[in-house]
Amino acid sequence: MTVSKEPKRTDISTEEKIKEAARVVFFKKGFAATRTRDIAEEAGINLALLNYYFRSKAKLFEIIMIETLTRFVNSIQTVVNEENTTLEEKLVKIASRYIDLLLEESEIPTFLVTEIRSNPAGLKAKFPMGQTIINSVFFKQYQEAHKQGKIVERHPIHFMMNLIGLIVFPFIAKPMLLEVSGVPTSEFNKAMEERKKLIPIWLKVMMEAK
Amino acid sequence: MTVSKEPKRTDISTEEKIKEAARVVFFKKGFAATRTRDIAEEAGINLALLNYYFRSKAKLFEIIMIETLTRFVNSIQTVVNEENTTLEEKLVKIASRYIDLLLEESEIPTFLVTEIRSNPAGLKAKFPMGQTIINSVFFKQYQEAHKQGKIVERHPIHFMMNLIGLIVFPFIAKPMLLEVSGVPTSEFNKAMEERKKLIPIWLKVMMEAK
DNA sequence: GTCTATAGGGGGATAGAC
DNA sequence: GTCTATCCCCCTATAGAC
Repeated sequence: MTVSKEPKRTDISTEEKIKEAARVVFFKKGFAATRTRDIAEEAGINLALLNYYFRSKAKLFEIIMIETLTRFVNSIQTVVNEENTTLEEKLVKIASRYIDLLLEESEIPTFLVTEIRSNPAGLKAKFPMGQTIINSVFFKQYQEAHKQGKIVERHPIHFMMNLIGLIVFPFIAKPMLLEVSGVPTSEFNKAMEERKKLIPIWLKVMMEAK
Repeated sequence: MTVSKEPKRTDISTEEKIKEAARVVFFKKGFAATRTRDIAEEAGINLALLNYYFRSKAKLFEIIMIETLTRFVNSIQTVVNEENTTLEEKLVKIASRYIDLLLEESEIPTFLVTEIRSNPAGLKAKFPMGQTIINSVFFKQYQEAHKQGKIVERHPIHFMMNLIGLIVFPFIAKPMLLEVSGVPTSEFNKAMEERKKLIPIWLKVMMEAK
């Protein structure tokens, strides 16, 4: 029995094979630049099967989009509503979980950013999560810290953008950075591991700085 | 004489009209999703003229891409090589200039990110700027601060990503953020103005934190 | 369920009149 | 330089055999 590095997985259904291939190609090229032929080839199936299982390119895309968004949000959903951890502890968990997720699939942020740009309204329609954040334990703890004067009074938009940005931006800039600087992926990944510890520290001093 | 909010500019050449329209549409939709017909309509000209002036969609795109990259890099080129300003003073100028540029054209970062994703190699080919950064006065001052123990020893990749990310990420996340949170553009812009002062302060305490 | 063949439409590009 | 009309390829989607 031969063991190949990328074994042909015959154990998964055709439908799942197509979805996996769609993720790969959509993540890399975006919706518009992706041809259904690319997906079929990547999946190792006939083009007609794509329409047989998913009716259209758009339908298939929507499924991938929703699954990706769900994964992105769910990865921290539980953390954000924990009652028995401090704000600092939550920051550590959030940074750690997101970075782990993105080390596995670095393309997610750019994929989401570009596709939401093409259709911002669709996001709210299918993902009404605005209130979820504001009502979270996490956010209440943040506001509580304000009241107690532990952190400087500032529009919460800054905190949210800094938190997400410090975690996510490196993965968005990755292609540019590696190309320009010549830093290898291994070194990049190592730096991202370091950031799990650094980001919570940074956020703390940023919130206190004035 | 009527004064409209968006006056029809008859003072600029057809060629320039097409380029302006191309910027608008490419920035909003990206190369793949853009139809030459969209550009023609946006420019208020006939489709054939686009090919008359620029031969092809790809050629036109390349021009816009190079001009945008140049603008993005040039906006801080001079600052970065000033001999008679400190590192801190440079941070203030860089944050201020970039944010001003992005307040005018918020779509630039997402445009660059998505298009470089589709063709990372093209970046280095046409923009060999790797050494430019490392040889800059800015970068040397940063390394000097290390030696003097003013800031914590850390891979420069962190500093670069934090600097660029804190400035640029909000503009990348803007469509998502506004949609989800309901914050109006005016409030967003106000926060960005605040960041001109905040980012240099934050970077300072981040570099010192351990 | 999976294939081959092909319909059908959209979009980039050009020919040629003015 | 600018227009109208049109070509032609490519890509999505489906019909229909197996």
